[in-house]
Amino acid sequence: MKDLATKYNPSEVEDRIYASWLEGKYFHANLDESKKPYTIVIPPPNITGQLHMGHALDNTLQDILIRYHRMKGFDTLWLPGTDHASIATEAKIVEALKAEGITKQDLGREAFLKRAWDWKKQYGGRIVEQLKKLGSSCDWDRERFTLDEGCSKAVVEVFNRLYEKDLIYRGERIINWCPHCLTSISDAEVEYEEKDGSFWHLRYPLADGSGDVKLATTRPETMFGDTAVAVHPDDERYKHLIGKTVILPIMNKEIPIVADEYVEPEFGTGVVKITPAHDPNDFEVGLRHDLPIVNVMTDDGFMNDLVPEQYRGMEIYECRKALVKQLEEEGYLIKVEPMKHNVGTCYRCGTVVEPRVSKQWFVRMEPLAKPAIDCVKSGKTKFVPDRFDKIYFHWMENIKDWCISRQLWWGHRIPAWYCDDCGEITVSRETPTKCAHCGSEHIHQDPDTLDTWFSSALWPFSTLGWPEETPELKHYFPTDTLVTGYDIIFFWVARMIFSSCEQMHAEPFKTVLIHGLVRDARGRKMSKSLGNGIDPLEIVEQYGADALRFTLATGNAPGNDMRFSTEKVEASRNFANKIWNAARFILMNIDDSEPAPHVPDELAIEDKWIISKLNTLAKEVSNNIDNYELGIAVQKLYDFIWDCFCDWYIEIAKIRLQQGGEGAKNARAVLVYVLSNALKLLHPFMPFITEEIWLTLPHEGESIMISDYPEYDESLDFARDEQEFERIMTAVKAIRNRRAEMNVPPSKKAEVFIDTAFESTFMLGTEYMKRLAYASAVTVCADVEIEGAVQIITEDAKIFIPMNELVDLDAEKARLEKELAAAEKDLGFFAKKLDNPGFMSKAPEAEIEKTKASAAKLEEKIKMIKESLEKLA
RNA sequence: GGGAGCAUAGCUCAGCUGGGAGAGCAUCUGCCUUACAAGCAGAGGGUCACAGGUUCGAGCCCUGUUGUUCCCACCA
Repeated sequence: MKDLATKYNPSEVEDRIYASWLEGKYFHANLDESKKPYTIVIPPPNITGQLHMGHALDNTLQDILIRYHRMKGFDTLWLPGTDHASIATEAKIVEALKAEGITKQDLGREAFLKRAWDWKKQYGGRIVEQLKKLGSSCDWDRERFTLDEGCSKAVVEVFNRLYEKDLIYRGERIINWCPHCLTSISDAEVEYEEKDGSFWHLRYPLADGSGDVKLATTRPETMFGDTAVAVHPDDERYKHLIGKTVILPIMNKEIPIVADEYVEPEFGTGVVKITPAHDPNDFEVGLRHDLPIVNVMTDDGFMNDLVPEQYRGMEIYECRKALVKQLEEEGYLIKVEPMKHNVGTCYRCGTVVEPRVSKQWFVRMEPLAKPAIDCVKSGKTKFVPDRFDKIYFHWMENIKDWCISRQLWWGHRIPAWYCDDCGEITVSRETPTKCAHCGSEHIHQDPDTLDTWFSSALWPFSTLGWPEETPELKHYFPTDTLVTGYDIIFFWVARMIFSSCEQMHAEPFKTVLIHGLVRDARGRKMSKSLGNGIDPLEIVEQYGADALRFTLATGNAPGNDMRFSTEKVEASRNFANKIWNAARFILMNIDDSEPAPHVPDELAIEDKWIISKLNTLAKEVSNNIDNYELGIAVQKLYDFIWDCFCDWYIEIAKIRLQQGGEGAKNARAVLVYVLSNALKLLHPFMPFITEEIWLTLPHEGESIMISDYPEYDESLDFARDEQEFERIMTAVKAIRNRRAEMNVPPSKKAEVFIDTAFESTFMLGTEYMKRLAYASAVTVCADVEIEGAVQIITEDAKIFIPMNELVDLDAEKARLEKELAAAEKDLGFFAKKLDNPGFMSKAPEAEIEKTKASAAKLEEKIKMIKESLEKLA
């Protein structure tokens, strides 16, 4: 028989255990048609990523679900992989090049991509290795990458299909442009931040010299691109101006005054400058009035050649400053007002995005959104918690077309070719040799790549082999659960749903388990800039992966943020330690002859109590996990193991262990049985320590992770015995309480006499009281009369402890009086309830019975207390 | 402007379908009771944000108020 070390050292154990699991191929899904499948596809972390608490939480939850279902007998697949993260990775490479003093253009596309692939080869697996440290039981044999051959094939296929259905188009639209990343980004990739700005009030003279119009702007430098001024059609102040023209200051250009309902007469002066090239709303106004679009900025945030000479090449904010100065000098500036306004920033780099008109590829969203809405409405896909339905519907119902082209090299290149002769577009699955329209061989491919999220939108089926009809796809799709944070519902979850509805005509997953953010101990977001991030790997190093997982699972309620603190990890580590020690104790009492875990034929009342508790626990924990109440499940396991098993059962078992013989044998069997099953129940949450201990116990099978998850067994439900035993516990607690109040050290034994209505139970309980309540002897007798004894009254018994020398009679009297008052108050409560005709007629039968029983017990207790008080007097 | 979450012990949070308020940490007391001091036994501490309502009965359901966090929209 192997022994356990006196202290649990996770770092010694975890890597070894993980390696043994890999060795045993337990993570590998064998595609067993005879079993029900359970599938999770991992939210693929970016190859540039470093494991953070968000990943740790996300993957812990997934691993709990996966391990649980695997033990429950499902053909369980957790499909892992990584995301190529176009912008983030490209930025990394560009940065590295910059250090060498070259640009990506210097290097050229092909060489650049080679470097990117080299980088991926070298660092792309880092995050995967970090996931392993958490104990993630992914099927690594099936690991995928969004840019691998299969996923790329899926991307090209989907692009072609959507293009063929006219759901993808190329067009000149206003898009969000990041001047730092030098690419377009989608609406979802813009984050709005409130910033202090100014509101510049300007004067534009009327061309006919009859005065001027006053208007205000937060971005004066865009005035070079103004192609109109707008007012509300019903605005009496300006009605007469509609159709006239104004002179654009400095540019000395004549532009029209148009009427458009977009203008809010109440806001500012009620006059708006219209810059179609640099504002989404102005763009729309421009379309309605057929205004020219004048783009005045370069890709990288400088003024271009369409502005007056002195401003050309100036950086935007520099230009703004200079321009305002000139406007002021020339009398066009009326005033400057401070103003808070929301500015869009790039979610990757935080740079202020520039709305600009540009030719890009878009996905037509409206036809795709409809089935995606139905998918959730019909319940094919469920959000947990369901309040996210609303957020999802709102987004889907108001969705705008998705800009999918990116001016980047690292990613899936758009499968579209332009003809140099006829100018038409050829979209194709294979690289075409000639234009599909005119047959010309002078064609060139679109230089842009697709939004990273375009490929991740296909993840639930592209990873299973789609567009091929693979056996994996047939068996494992639709997947079961998607686990992710609420912060990427729009980026990813929504897009997977409409992609799957369109391509697979099925939901991508049945349930979306949404979790919150992991915040720091003070409730702030963990971020690099605040420097308050806690590295999960350091926590694993110091406390063990089990402790980290347990911490993240504890108190986890779907959709809610949680705070992370090392105090919580310590509590989890202590729990692991507790289990370890309990196991050590049990191992000290058994040897190689100990049979495999089983329920012995002869059961003492405490055996029935703990077995029944365990049995109920198995049912409840399964229910909780099935309902995604992982935080509740983990709490129940904690309470059972620590409180029921360690603090009560093991202590009580010591009595029989010391006595030896048949009783000891049974106690050992129950100890092993309960520990073994508790370990199994806990395994999904704390995989390492449960395996390490389980392997030292007598067991059948080679690993706990492929053992059967304990199921509820009706024949092991001993409700009555449970209740009986809890009476004894109450008595024990009462005695301890009194001793503690009187500061009696455990070494000081006392005799205990019990006068009870439940003699049979208490006769059985005397041994326990002797040990657990530190008594030297326990005697059950009727009508006890002991001078100066401490009298304790439980609902079932009067207990006397003769401790004359320790007893302060006045204090005892006060205590009894207090107890009497409390009992009378309680009785009043019940009496009132029973007196209430509404309660008697409407409350459930069981509730009334319970109340009656409680009232009767209280009456008895009050009678006993009164007797005691008389004796004291 | 629209929507959502949260408000329970000093702190962090549970409390699943309404039936006399819980845990961990912290505090206090007593214990090295031969698995565990990362522990054991005990104690104190809560008009469950506020105001109404439904109900025999509300932390839980409804309405409103306040505070707080977040999401969406983006009035130049």
